[in-house]
Amino acid sequence: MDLEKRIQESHFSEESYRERYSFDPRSEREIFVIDTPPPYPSGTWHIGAVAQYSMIDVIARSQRLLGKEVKFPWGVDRNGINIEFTVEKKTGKKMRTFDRAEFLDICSHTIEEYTQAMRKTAKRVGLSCDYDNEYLTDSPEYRAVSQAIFVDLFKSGDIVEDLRPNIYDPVEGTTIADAEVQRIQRRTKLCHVIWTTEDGEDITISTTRPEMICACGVVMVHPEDPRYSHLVGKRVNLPLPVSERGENVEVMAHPSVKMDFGSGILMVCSFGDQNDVVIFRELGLRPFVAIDLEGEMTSISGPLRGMKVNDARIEATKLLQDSNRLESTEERDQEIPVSERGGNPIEIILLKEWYVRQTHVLDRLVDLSKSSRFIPERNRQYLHDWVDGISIDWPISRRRWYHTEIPIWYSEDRTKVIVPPKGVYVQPWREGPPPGSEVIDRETKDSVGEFSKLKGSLGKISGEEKVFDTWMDSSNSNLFVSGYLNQPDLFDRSFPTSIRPQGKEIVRTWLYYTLLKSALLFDKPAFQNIWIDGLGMDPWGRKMSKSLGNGIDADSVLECGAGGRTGSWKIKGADGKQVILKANKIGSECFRLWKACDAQVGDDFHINPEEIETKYYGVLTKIFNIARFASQFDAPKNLESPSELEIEDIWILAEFDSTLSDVRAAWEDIDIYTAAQSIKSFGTGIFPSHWLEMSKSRLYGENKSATWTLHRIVRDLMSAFSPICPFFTHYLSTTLYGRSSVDVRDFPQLPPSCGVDRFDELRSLTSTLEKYNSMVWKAKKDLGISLKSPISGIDMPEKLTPFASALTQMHNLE
RNA sequence: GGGUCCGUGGUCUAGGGGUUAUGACGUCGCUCUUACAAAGCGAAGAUCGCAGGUUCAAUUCCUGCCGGACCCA
Repeated sequence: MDLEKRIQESHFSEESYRERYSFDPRSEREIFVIDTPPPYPSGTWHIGAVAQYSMIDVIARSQRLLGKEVKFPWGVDRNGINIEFTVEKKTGKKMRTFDRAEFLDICSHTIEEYTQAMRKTAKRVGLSCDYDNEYLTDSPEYRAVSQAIFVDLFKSGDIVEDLRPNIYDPVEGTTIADAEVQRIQRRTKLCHVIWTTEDGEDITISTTRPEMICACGVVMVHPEDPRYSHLVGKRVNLPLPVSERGENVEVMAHPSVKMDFGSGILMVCSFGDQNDVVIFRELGLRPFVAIDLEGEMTSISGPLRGMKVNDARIEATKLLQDSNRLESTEERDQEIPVSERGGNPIEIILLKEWYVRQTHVLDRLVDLSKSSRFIPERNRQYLHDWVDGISIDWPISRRRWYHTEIPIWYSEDRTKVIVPPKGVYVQPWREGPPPGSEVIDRETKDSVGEFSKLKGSLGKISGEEKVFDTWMDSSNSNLFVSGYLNQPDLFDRSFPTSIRPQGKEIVRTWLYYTLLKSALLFDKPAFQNIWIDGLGMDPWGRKMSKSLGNGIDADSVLECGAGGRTGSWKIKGADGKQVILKANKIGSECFRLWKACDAQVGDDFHINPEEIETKYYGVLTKIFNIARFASQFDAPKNLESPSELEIEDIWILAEFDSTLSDVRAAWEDIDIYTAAQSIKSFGTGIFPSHWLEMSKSRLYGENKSATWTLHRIVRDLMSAFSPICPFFTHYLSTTLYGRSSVDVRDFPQLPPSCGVDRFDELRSLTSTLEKYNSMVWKAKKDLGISLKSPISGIDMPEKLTPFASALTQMHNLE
């Protein structure tokens, strides 16, 4: 372990690091750009995410091994509401009580600390990223790209501003997108409220939101409900006082009403929930604004005016009760929508926001995505599921601060807007348009002319205060790392981006929005490959979360064993009891090997440090010992071509050749699991157990054929294995052969002089050979004698005659 | 309620219309054999979720059900 750490430290500090892992855009090699997910620095890094990143590194290293010019960028996503929350919590003050510039300053200082810690962990797990060219999504360079894309889409009409019902988090005071809404279970009170029709008939309507009665636009029943068909077309009176609107509404029939819910009569309010929005739009009803930006009831709610929504609900219930309008109430479980980041119940509010139009391009987007390969293929479904559910445009403006600003200014009469030139980062809330800005007609999107010339005619201009949804930034990551706007030559060669690796939980956000951008901007697919992994779960298959107390810190696993420290984790088990997991040695190499071997990409995986150690530390020890054994024998100077090979050596080379071609195919296919399994089974199975045992006496006798074979295989095995365990193989290959396996840029291939023409013939003997060896071992076991004791009376199959002398030596046959 | 995916020894996992279903961990037994006891070798352990159907043949394909995960209403 300490050895591992020393190797790592020297590895990253060496000048050779840059040479090894930096990216040369002028290279003749095939370019392979990885759209590394820029992690969001938040203090602790989820162990499951770190495991995923280590596999992305395996992809990067394996593509280098195949001779490609790999760009493996290191980016950090720093925009967003998370850091704002952190600062609010630290200072105990809400964002809006700060001066805006001061608040941004505190945010950027705070996030810097987390950024450093994250980079350290990234190095600890061995990510061979280009750290020198780190990008930050809150840097002027990155934000300038986001803003330029906004301007392009605005001019092309794909970004529009409009007054529409929006999902709104009243506590944080900002609009959010569909993708940011989560559902939680909550007990709520269902009120059965008595309403009276114009004829004086009492009817019961069930609702969980009596405070929304003031926003009711229509009451509906199912068209085939015989109980209520006589009501259709009648008007009913609202059971609570309202102002500035009519006091009764019409009853209509609509098939979406659930006859068995409550009384079977439904009140539809403007923006009670998303279904209401659909109905209002469908019926062309005039919406009533019941809740304002502060989450308080508006004047239409009469006596509830000025109350927070929750208080208003209680008050409404009380008022209904007092006027004998409340038939009964019942407690029931309900799923309510809350904002993902703030966890606050959301409201739907009419707001003027900016939107990226998306509904018109969904079919095309799915069509384009067909030319991207999904790994695994079945995870393509996550994208389809999400796209199928999209019915409205994407609202991209947010009323927050630590985000990229919307790059727009308005003329005094609001009929014109000013946009900055490409490549300049602007902050309209505190500065005017820079040189080169352009004036555009707000309606027609036609260019009116240069800002510098029209300045005088625009009156007092004002900058937009709103910012972008962070996904508006992160969905440009592939464009940014492929050189969009900044390196056009590179961009031509490297787009669509070679691979997007990510977790399945952000298909609906990061992946979807990125594909949307490519569809709108270029009408092209964004990626050649889309690698979608599952989530890291606790040892019992549950999500890791703070509330469950089952989280495992990444650093504790990676540092486990270093400096004599052992690891122990207290975790709440499946039955709610504390379980203590212990491990002595894990570290990055063992951790990576575990993830590579233990689960196929795409499935959720269970993380149990104890299991990681018991299952995979032994594999490393085994391979380490093989290398140590090999080091006793001087490596031949010429490992490129053998002089003369004996039959058992040609045999193992045939087996090795087959392993190499499996591994190569797997690396080409971005199939980490198969590559890892092939290497592991050859390296811990047939090679040491059968060939090594068979060849020991020849090796001790300095047999040239056996020595060449041993070293050639160990050397090439290290190369093939280096993507998974880079430090381990780096150390062994450097010690043994003076050249690091992480520097290999051509996948190893055996020379024809290895007896290639006899490979197939010899490989067909493998299973006979294995069975024969097992048989002898079992025979000795049955006799209760040790493996080195002589044994007689064993028949050797005729097929194995060529191996007779080797086998006789190996088993001490008499 | 709708959709998608998944269900293989105690645990995790590979595979896939056709002899005795892959591997690992764990278990049991033996062995300190000049790389390796943090190991090796050997053994036991699965009616491939359940019920039907297609087929000469199903664990694999189809349908239904049960259980789990995720998404959507």
